[in-house]
Amino acid sequence: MNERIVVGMSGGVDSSVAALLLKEQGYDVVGVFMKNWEEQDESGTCTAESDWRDVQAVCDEIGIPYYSVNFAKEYYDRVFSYFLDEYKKGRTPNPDVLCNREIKFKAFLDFAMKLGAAKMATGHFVQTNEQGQLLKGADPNKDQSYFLYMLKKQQLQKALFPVGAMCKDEVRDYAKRKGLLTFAKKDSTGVCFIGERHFKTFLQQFLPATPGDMVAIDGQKLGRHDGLMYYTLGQRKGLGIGGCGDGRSWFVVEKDLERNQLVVAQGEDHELLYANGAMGVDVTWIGDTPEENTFDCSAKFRYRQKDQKVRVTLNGEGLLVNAYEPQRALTPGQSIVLYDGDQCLGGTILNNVLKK
RNA sequence: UGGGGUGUAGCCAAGCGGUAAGGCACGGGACUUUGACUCCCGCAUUCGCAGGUUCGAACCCUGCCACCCCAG
Repeated sequence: MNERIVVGMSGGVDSSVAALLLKEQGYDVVGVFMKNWEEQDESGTCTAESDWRDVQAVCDEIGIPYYSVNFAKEYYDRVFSYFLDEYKKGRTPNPDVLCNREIKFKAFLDFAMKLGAAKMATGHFVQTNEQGQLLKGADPNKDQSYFLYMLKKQQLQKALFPVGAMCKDEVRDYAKRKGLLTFAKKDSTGVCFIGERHFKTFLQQFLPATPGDMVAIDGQKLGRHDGLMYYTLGQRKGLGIGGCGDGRSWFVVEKDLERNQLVVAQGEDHELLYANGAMGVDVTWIGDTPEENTFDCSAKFRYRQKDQKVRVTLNGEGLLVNAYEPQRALTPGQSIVLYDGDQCLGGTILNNVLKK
């Protein structure tokens, strides 16, 4: 009897190819589609429906059975409620890193095990090795290890990433050659399972607006904001102020919850947009906690950023991360992911920026 | 109701008789499994209004209107 592998299928080309590759390798493959968000988008269409149809069609083409599971409650309780709480605190969360830890590699993994699977698989562009370490995907432009940094070795050892060694173009070419209908499907973006949204409008459905003043660093009032949670640090678009000051663009440099003021500064290179150090909480290590309390490694302060040289220091409070080069718009709630070369070590949620 | 000045897109602003620069904002797209950033494209048949001069005016002339400043 061949080993059973349950593949998390999104309806996209990556997971389609992942399932196909496993099937060709002789596994007993089962495709499972997750629906974790009930609401339809602002255009009134439910992309989950067409995605589910694509999953069914692809599974039929490949010749594997498929199921659909609904983790909407788990998603809301373990990911979305946290997401909203963070915004209420004026922070900018990354729900997808939690989604991977709590849903895809927990709820879904458990479900796969119940189906008798030896392992689960997804279409993520990441790789693992025998030791259960997380490695970057082979395609430097599509590496998604940033989103999986919160996983533990024990979770990764039960996961396969069939497309992690491939480049995106190869994946599409392969899908096309094999006749998978998803070969040309556009990559999905936006919050996982929720999708592309007009973000402000989306948040307004959950978080009440508390408008206030938009002020310059010197306190000069420049306009009004619709509610601090609708903006993030380093943001330019949506401020609606133009033609004042020296004529350059304005960027959010601070969210003053006390005064309910959005503080903005002019010029994309403004010093307040940059900092070298940050303190992280909720530190997670994929493997064992490092022996050294202080060491150099590289880090990404946001998805797709090229590796930054940093020095990290562990203390009782959390993790101190100091970059050798100034970092733009370090934002509380976002994740700092640590690497040793191609190996993802883990990371932390940025709690506060250390001003010089 | 004496004198002076200014009125160009939502904002700032070039233009000075030859057929409306640029920036910001805004809109669309690209990029992207968070939020952002970034990049590309678009954005005044029209220059406060009405006449006049001219082959031709936002630019010259006249009148009116609005705002600002200085005097009373």
